[in-house]
Amino acid sequence: MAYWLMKSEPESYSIDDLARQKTGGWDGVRNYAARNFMKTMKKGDLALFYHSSADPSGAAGVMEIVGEYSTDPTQFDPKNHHYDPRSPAAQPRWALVTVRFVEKFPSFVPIGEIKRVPALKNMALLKYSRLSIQPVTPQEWETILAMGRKKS
DNA sequence: GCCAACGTTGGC
DNA sequence: GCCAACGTTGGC
Repeated sequence: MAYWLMKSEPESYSIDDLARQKTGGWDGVRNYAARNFMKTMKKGDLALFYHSSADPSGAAGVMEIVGEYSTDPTQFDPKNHHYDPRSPAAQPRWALVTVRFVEKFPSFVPIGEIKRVPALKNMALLKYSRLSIQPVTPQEWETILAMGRKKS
């Protein structure tokens, strides 16, 4: 089983939105590196729900991959913000995975704290700040979960 | 709002 | 295939 970190701007889709919906398609990914990581995701993998461009940004909780790589319909919808007129219908460029809400951290883990922890200094989050979907090592996973679950 | 990092596009 | 110009992400 693998661990991931997936970013969303809470203004458009937050962990509370996912908590309400229970499951949702992680659509709108328009970056090849991020897409390729999604392609390798398996049912049962776990992911951190990361709030980006937020105040503050950080890890908000956990979700589970419950549906593997499939076509993202928003790429074909001209009214959608993520419409991609260059994506051929026969070979769609973009895909999504389906995620299920698992938990919202009692203690939100802001990026400022992540940066302060030596065990997390090699996180992809800090090295490749613009990558919206990225792998997380088991050690990093345990560390972040411990931070998120501690009572404030 | 600024700006660094970096992905994408398009001319050659 | 190179690379300059441009656009986007995302922290601050």
